[in-house]
Amino acid sequence: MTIDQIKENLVDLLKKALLDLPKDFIFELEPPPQPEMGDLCFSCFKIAKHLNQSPDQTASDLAKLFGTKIPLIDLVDKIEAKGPYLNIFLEKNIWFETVCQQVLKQKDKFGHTKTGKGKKILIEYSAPNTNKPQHLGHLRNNFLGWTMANLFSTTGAKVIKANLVNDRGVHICKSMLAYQKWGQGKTPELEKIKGDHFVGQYYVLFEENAKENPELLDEVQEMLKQWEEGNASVMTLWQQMNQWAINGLKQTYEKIGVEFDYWYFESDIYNSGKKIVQKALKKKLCYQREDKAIEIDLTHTNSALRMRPCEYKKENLGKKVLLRPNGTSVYITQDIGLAKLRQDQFEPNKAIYVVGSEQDYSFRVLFKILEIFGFDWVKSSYHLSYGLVFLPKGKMKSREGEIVDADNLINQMEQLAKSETLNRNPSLSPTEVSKRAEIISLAALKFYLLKFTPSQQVNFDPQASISFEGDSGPYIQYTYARIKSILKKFDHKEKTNKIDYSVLGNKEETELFKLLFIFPQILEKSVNTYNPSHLAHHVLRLSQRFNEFYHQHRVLKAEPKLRNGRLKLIQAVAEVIKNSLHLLGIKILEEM
RNA sequence: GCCUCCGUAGUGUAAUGGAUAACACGACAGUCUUCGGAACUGUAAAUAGGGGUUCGAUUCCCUUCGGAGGCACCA
Repeated sequence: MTIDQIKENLVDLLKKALLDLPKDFIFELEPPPQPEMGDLCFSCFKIAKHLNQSPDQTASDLAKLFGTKIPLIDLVDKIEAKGPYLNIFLEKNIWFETVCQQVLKQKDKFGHTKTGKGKKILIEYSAPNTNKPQHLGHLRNNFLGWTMANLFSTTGAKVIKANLVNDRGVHICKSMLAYQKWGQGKTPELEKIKGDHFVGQYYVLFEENAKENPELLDEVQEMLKQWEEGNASVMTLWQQMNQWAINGLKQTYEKIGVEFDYWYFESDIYNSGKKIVQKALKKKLCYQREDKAIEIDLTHTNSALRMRPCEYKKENLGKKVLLRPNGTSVYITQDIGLAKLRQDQFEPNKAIYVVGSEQDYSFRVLFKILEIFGFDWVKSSYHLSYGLVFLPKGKMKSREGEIVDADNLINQMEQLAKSETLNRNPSLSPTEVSKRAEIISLAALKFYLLKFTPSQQVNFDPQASISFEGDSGPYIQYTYARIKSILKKFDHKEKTNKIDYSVLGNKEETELFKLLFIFPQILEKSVNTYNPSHLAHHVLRLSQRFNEFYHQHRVLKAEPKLRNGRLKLIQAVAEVIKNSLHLLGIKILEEM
């Protein structure tokens, strides 16, 4: 027996009572809000409407059939009507055994599907600039991208993680010019500063000076021109500074445990897209203005493109220039080119862009243009838009230095975790404290950022936002370590071959089984809605339920039959916590 | 001005066209001879205002108020 088979059996049973069903009816079985109400429930609203009855009436009529005209199956203890709901009480012995065995047998594959088998999914995220270090907003992007990649992997799809590095343009030249003027030949190595921070200092320096000396902006434009012409000294400087910046960025990625399969650099591809626009012009999909600029008219368009889970109906996206009068490309040209490039290179079944909500409009434009240009594959593109991260003062602005720097934040959190760990375990060796503090602090940070629905904006208060208690990553890690501690204390030489699950079934145990039972559908929901927060909340809830259980019931001191059953249960809980955290990019600790 | 998104306890976040709106922080009151207190129990506390659709709306529609983002031949 499997969890899916349990569901199928229940649906078959219900179908016997429901001879007249609406077309394409989908049976939804979910745990009721209160434990006393049963293990699963079936709501009668839609059936009632179809039968033109009141839902309460339908539920009570149906309930009467079960156990009389329609015999119950072994799996089902009883079915009760309560208001408009049919509450199903399962035979716990079968149910618990099925759940436990499936979790422990499938281990880290529990809850995975095969819906994406044979498919390729491209997910592009992070997109750093090489003129400054990453900030808190980038962290949100990185964690979201990484977790979504993991989540899509659970469908059996091949996931390709791509990073597009923004390494050219005016802003890059700003830090270059500042270094050229005031750098005095310093290097990150000599100054002992992380490369991206080193370069970032010159970006800030430029902005400070440019306020009083606007002519610096002309110099930047001149430098950009020289860069595009391939001026040797400018290129040397550019390569040097980019290398510094990228080295720094890579250190941060390694620290936070984020990886990419493929790196794109804008400097390589910023001209791509020109040919596509020229072709489109020949096909009259766009037009040339009197001043020779090529433009596309998106004033009257209809769209059903999925930018978000909702669909847009009518759009007026305005007119967009695709090539400047002098023939040079604009940002959107490059995006068009890159989209095509990626499509040709990987031929993904789905392409996901993890980019902040401030670019919602840009993506609507991009997807619309690709659609008009006849690229059918754009229909499987998706902009995973996420809300900006705000500080109490407002939006983070890197030019003014009002940001939460990612590396600094991580370091601060780590220090905090160190003192917390040491407080709780005074005898621990310094290396062990450091090791644990790193894992705990990253868990706190990742869980904090992933528990938000992506579209929700985050208001980050550095003083108050992240804690190691309550609704937090470390709380979940602690729960895991606690279970592990119990399991370690148990002498596994004792034979526990035959588990009698009928001894389990108190309120706390049953609640745990319910959460394990619905884990696969939570996972699926997170994938389908591009929203890891469902998984984050579920694993938090599972941890809370375990701790409630822990405080009310003994495992090791229970009589052997009961103890053995509970051991299996908590093993399964630990497994699901571990897997969930892994998907969220959070490491576990056996002890903490 | 136009477009998009968002207003849920003191605070930060969940949830859903349907059962008593959940969780955490903070406050207050407890658990403490404990399989690890980064824990657990309890109390007070919320769907911005006004209309509409519906048997039923916090959810969908309209509107007022408030917040954010966008509307470049910048990236």
